[in-house]
Amino acid sequence: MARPVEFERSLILDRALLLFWRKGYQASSLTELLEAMEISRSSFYASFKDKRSLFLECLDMFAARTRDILLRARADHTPLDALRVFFERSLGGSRGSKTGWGCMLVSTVLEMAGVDDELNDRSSKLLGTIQAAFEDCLRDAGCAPERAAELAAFLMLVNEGLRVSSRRRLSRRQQLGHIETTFRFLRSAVA
Amino acid sequence: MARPVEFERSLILDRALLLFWRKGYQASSLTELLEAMEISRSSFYASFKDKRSLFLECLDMFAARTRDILLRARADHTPLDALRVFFERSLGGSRGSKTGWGCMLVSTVLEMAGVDDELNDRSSKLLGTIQAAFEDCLRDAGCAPERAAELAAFLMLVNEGLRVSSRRRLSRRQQLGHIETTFRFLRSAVA
DNA sequence: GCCGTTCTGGACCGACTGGTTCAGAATGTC
DNA sequence: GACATTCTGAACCAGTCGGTCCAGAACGGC
Repeated sequence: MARPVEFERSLILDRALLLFWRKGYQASSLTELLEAMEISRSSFYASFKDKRSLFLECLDMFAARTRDILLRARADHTPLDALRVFFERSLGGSRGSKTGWGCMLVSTVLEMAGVDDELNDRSSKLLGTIQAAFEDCLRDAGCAPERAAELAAFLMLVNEGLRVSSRRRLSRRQQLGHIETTFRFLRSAVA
Repeated sequence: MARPVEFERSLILDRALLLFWRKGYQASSLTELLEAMEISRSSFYASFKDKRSLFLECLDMFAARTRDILLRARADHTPLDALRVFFERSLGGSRGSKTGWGCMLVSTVLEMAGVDDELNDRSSKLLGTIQAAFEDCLRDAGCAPERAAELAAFLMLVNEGLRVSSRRRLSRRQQLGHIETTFRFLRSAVA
């Protein structure tokens, strides 16, 4: 009975995510989103509430994927190396098409501060969950709890900075330099 | 002869700057800008080319003021202390009305990446001039040239991170903690 | 074939966008 | 007073925004 559902929600979401990630919330018009998602206007409003709700779903999806990158790195490396791999990977592989897009959460925090408090809060909270993952990692690396919290906060600070500088089209060499400097400091603090 | 000019351009610019700083480029509508600047629509287009040009002027003004903060701090402190004062001051005095607005240049880099390359480049370049001021400072503090360049880049990274975290409404205590951690690392690297 | 469901395309909506234009009020100098 | 200039308010423009609606095509099980 009846025509079957044709598109996978997660696939559609993924396409929208890419546009939001690249251009931000305000600059992504509904028309562009529909083109990217490859569905019609009517189908969109049948499946999603509105543009804002779509964006919220994308935010959650982005955060989950970011945490996954760290989790997968931890499976293959020591805690400290995993963090480093996370940073290097998150600034986009040399081959990656998503190079230099920074972090959707960081971008949203800035774009929505003073404009939309709910979106700002949500992004900030999601960044908090990632920071918590940093903290876990540092404790496993042998940090005292308090130290781990401080250094995790510092790592998040560097992370935020990296995501900004990655949108400044600085050379990959320069960005790797930032990571290098950071981890020299970090190792001296953990040891 | 003739009615005299009534408003100071720089005063008008300052009011526009505050709105752009708080809400970003896209979210600041012309109507809001006019209200903030307290001039009429017609006067605006007589004095300025358009919204975009206004924004560019504000960007330059913001960068100049930021550099001034560092220069003034250097007059009263040792180079390293001046940097610290700069960071503490730029995250907004406890009494400051502009607390938690971050940095207009950083916000613009993120907002305009993938949207408007010229605005993105301009902001990035202006950030570069500030980084150069950091470098000057570090050389005066006794760093070798190469070291100074590396640490200045790192400071800019932290600066960018701080500007993000200041828009996350984190407590002032947390943010001072970030600065504290950073300068502990920095002193160990300079010494 | 029929029926229920999914999906599309396009027309349409009101609201707002940045930008232009112009008549006329306000303010000065002479 | 006349005159030049500055500034205002409102009307107006085309274009876009996010969102709604609906007729009908596409599809599948019965």
